[in-house]
Amino acid sequence: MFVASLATILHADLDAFYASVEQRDDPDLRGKPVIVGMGVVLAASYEAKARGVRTAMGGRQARRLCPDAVVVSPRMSAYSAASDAVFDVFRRTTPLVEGLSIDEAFLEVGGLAKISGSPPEIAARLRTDVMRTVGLPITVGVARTKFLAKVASAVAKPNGLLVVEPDRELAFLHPLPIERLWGVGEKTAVKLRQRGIVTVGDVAQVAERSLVAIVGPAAGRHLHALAIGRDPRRVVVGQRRHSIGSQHALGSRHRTPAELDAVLVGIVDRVTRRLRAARRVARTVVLRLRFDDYTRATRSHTLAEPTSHTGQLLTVTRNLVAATAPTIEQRGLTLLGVALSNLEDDDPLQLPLPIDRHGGSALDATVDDVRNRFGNRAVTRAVLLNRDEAIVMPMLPD
DNA sequence: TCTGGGGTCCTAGGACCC
DNA sequence: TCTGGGGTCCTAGGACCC
Repeated sequence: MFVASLATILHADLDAFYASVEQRDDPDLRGKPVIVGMGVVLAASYEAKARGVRTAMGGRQARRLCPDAVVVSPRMSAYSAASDAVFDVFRRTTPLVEGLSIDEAFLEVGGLAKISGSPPEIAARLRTDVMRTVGLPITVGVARTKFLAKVASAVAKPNGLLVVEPDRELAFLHPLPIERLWGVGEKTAVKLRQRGIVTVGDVAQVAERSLVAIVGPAAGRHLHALAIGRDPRRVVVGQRRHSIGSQHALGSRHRTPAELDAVLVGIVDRVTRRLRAARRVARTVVLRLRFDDYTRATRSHTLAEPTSHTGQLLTVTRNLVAATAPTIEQRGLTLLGVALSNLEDDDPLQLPLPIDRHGGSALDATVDDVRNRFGNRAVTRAVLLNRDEAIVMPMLPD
């Protein structure tokens, strides 16, 4: 029996998220142009967007376009709390929630017809639930695929709801500009436009092998599939992060090696804390650099064993900096960043062996205590007492 | 006209192994 | 003595997204 595919994927995207939180929390800001972020624009309210202010724009340019805007410093903890509350609403709607970022997610709502109604009904209720319980406007796109749902929400913004029925997909998609395709940014758009490819419909007309020749194998196949409405990706719950990083812009002032090292220590401390809080360990350290002329470079090093030990990761990072010191000195550094990748779970339950089967002395301490004293490899046998504590037997080097 | 901070994925070359 | 093809891992860079 033929079963028609239905539009059952929701893409829910909070509108001007940071700015909306500010307007929610300060009634004086409602109805006014609001810019979040002093240096560059992290978010702009729709009143500010109407004047041409855009995310990632320089603060000076933004204030020139919109001199009467209220500029506020970001309050990340408030945004994080608001995001948690919104995701609670998502998960009350369906267990199949895939977060994409702090302010957007996919929700699979097929199979809820008898309990909650049709996808458009669920989407409409989701919007009112978010507004009622968290006080924030949200736009929802509903479609058969992730990509179409995401495009639908982008088109419906702000504070909207758009359903793309399966028999209307290409009529909806093909008139849109190529920039709507996921993966077409500035560079790719130029390449395509140079060849007269301007709309999604134009992309759909181009043979896949021709697209591959223009933008490369993976991107070519990807764009071709999206343009003809094909996107088999399912909504996946519980995706784990592949890297944890932190970076810091330095400005153009020359920094002494000692100053750079102080910044570096702060960054490594921050990322390793987050690493341990997430109960992960990392095997690869990536040093990110940006120079005076805004060119970038990365340097990486991969360890034999993963670790979350601050001292060990700091040593690796310092070695990477030392190896790049002449370039840094010569070209001037404007940004310093560290990312940890090749992440693995740091699960003390992996080896819960009884301690008295082995020789040596048992030590009653937290897992982190032992790691900090002896390094990650030290904890090879442990009896877990609870989530944070274990009786561990350090395997000391000779 | 300048450009923050957090991420993802792909490509390509070299080393190494079978 | 020279040689093939396939696979994985590491490093570096680039494009893209929010």
